Amino acid sequence: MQYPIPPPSSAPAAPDPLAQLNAEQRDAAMHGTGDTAHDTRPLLVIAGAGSGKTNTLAHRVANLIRHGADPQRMMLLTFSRRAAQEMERRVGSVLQKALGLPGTQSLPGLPWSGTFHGIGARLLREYAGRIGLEESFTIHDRGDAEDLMGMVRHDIGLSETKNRFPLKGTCLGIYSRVLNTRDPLEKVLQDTYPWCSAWEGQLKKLFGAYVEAKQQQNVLDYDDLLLFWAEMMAEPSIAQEVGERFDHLLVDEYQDTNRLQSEIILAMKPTGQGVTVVGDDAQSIYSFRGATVRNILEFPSQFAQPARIVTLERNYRSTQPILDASNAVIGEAKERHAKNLWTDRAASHRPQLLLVPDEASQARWVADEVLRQREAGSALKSQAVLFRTSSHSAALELELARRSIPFVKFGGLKFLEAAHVKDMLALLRFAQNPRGRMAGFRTTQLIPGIGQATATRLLDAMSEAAQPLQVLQSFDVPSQAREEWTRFAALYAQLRDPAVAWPADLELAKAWYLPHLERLHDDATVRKLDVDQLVRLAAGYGSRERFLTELTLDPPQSTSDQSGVPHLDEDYLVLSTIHSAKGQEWKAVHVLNVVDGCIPSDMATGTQAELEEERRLLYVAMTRAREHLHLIVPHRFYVTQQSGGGDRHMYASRTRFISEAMAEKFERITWPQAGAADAAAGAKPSAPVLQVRDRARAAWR
DNA sequence: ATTTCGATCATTTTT
DNA sequence: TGATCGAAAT
Repeated sequence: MQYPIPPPSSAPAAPDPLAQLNAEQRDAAMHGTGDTAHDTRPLLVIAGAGSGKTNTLAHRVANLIRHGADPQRMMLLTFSRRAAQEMERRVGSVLQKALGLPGTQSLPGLPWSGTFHGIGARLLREYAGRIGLEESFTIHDRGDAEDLMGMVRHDIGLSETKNRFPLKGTCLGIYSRVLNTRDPLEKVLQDTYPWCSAWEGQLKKLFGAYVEAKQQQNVLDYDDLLLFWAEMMAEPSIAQEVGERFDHLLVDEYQDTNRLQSEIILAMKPTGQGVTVVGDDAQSIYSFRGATVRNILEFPSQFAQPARIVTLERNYRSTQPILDASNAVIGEAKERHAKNLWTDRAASHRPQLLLVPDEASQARWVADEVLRQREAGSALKSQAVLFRTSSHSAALELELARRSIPFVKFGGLKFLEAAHVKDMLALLRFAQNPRGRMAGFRTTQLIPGIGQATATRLLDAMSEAAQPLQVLQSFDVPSQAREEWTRFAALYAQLRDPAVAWPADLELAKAWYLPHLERLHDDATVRKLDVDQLVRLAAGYGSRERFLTELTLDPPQSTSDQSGVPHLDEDYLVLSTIHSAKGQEWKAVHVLNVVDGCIPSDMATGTQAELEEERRLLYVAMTRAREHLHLIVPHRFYVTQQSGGGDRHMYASRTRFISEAMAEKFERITWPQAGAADAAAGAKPSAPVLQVRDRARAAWR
C-alpha cells in the first residue's frame, strides 16, 4: 500500500506538526531527516517521566513517514499491545494534521508494530520452513509452561516431597532467567536463586528434558519467541534478509528490555543506522523478568558509531510540588542517568502523606476521597488507585462494592487462569496442534472415565503417528467413557476440518463443553458467562490461530468485579498494580500501603539491586499524578495469608524511601482526626451501654 | 484406573 | 488462601 506523501516543501499550507514540540523533542523527532539526513547515528532518547515521550516518538514516526519512509518497513517494538495501538493512533493523528487530510481518509497503518513477543511470533511463523520449525506451532502461556515443567519434573522423578526440589514455578523462573539474561545457570542460581544452588545438576537435566518436550510437541513458550528469533538472526543470510526488510527500528521502554532483546536489536541492525530507542533508566521496574538497566546505560557505546543522545527533562504532566517530592525520592537512588525533571505547572498544595490506623480506614479514606474529587469535577476515570501487589486492593474492592462505586482492576490477570476458560482454550489448542500434550491432556481428561493413564496412552500414540487424527478416531477407551468418546471424536474431526470456518468451530466447541462445565462445577451459571465472553472476544480475530496466539501474548488485562466487559462508556475508577500503570497518567493518584513490607515488598529486600528497583517503583507510582497525589500509610495491616481466620497483623512504618529529610515535601495528615473520629470510623464506641452477652448468660442461671 | 480427601507448604510484579 | 502431593476409597 503506497501512501501519497507530498514532500515537505510542497506542503507549506499545512501547519508544521513539529511546531508543538520543544527544542529537545524536536531534535529527537527530526534526527536523521531533513537538514540532518547525513547523520546516520543511532538515537537514544532519555525521556523522563511525563516528558511527552509517546508524543515525541509518534512525531518521529510521522516525520520519518513525511520524509518518505515506508510504514511497512518500520518496526516499532513496544512494551504492550496497548502501547502499540496508542502509538499507531497518535502517528495517524499527527500525519492527518500535518498533511491536512480529511478525517475520513484512511491512514497508513504500522503493520510491524507490537511487542517483542508478538512480532517474534509473526516472524517465526513466516520463516518457520527455513529454520526447521513447524508453522502450526502453538504458544504456551505461563501456566501451560509451568504445567509442562511440572510434568517433566515428575517424569524424571524429582517431585518426591522428601527431596524438596524447587517447585515447578521456581524451575520455570530459573530457566526463563537463564535465557533472558543470557547468564550461565550457575550465575543465575548464585545471584537470584541461592537456595536452589544445590540442585544445579538436576536442574540442567530437567531443562534439557523440558526443551525436548516442547520440541516434540510443536509448542513454543514465551522465551522461545525471543530465543528462536535471536537464534535465527545468528544465521548471516537470514539476518541480512530480515534486517534489510526494515529501514527503521524503534524501541519504546528500552529500560525494561533484557539482554536477549538487545541482542536481537543488534543482530537486526549491526551498524545502528535506523535504530531509535527510548526510555528512562529511573523507571526500570522489570528486572524480575530479566530486564537490565545496563541496556540503556550502555546503548550509546554499543555500535561502531556512538549514538546521539537526546534528553527530555521538561515535564508536562505533574505540578512542581509533585515533581519535587518525586525527585527527592529518586534522588537517593544509587546509580542513574542524571536528570532533574522540571515543569512550569505551579501549584500551592503539596502531595499528601496520610497516616491512617489500618487497612480498613485506608479503604474508607480512599472511597471518601474519590467521591470528594468527583464532586469537585474529576470523573472517576481521571483517578487511579495504585498498589504494589494485586492483593493489596482487596479491602478497597470490598469498600467500593459496598458503596456501589464502579471500578476496573488492571494487573493480577485472572480471566485466562479460570479453569473453565483454560478448558475451552485447551480444546481449541489441541485442535490446532494435535501434538500439544498439555492441551490434549487437559481436554481428554474432561471426559469421565479418562484420567492420567488413558490420556497418556492416547497422547503417546498420537505423537508417534503420522496421522494423529486417525489414532484419535480409532482409540480404544475404557467402556464407561466410550459413549462420550464417540461424541468427542466427532467434534475433534469437525474442528480439524478446514471447511468448518472460524468462529463456527468455537460454537461447536462450546456446545460440546457446556454439559461438562455443568457436571464439573456447582457455579456453572457464573462460569458460563466467561465462556460467552470468550465467544464475544473471538469475534474480533480473523482465525483460530490468530485468536490463540494473540490471546496468549496479550491477555485481556482488566478484571472488573463482575465477569464480562466493563461498560466502556460508563465512568469507573481505575485500580492498578504499579507495574501495570506504566506509561499512564491520571489527574489524581492514590497509592496504597506506602509502608515498609509493601513498598519495598518484604520479598524484595534481599539485595541492593532489588531494593533500588522498589525505590523506582515508588517513583513510577508518584509520577503518574498530574495534580493530586496521596500516599497512604496504614499503621497496622493484616498479614494476608494466614491460617484459620485469625487476625494476625503487624505494625508497619512509613516506607524507608521517604526519609525524614524529605518529609517537608509532603503535607502530613492524620486521619481520622482525634475527636472527629467517630462519625467516619464508626465502630469505636467508648463504653458499652449494655452488655448483651451478660444478659444472654444470665438467662440460663 | 479414577476420583476424592486430607495434610502440608509457600506466599510479587508480567510478556 | 489455594495449590500440590500422596494415599485411601471407589
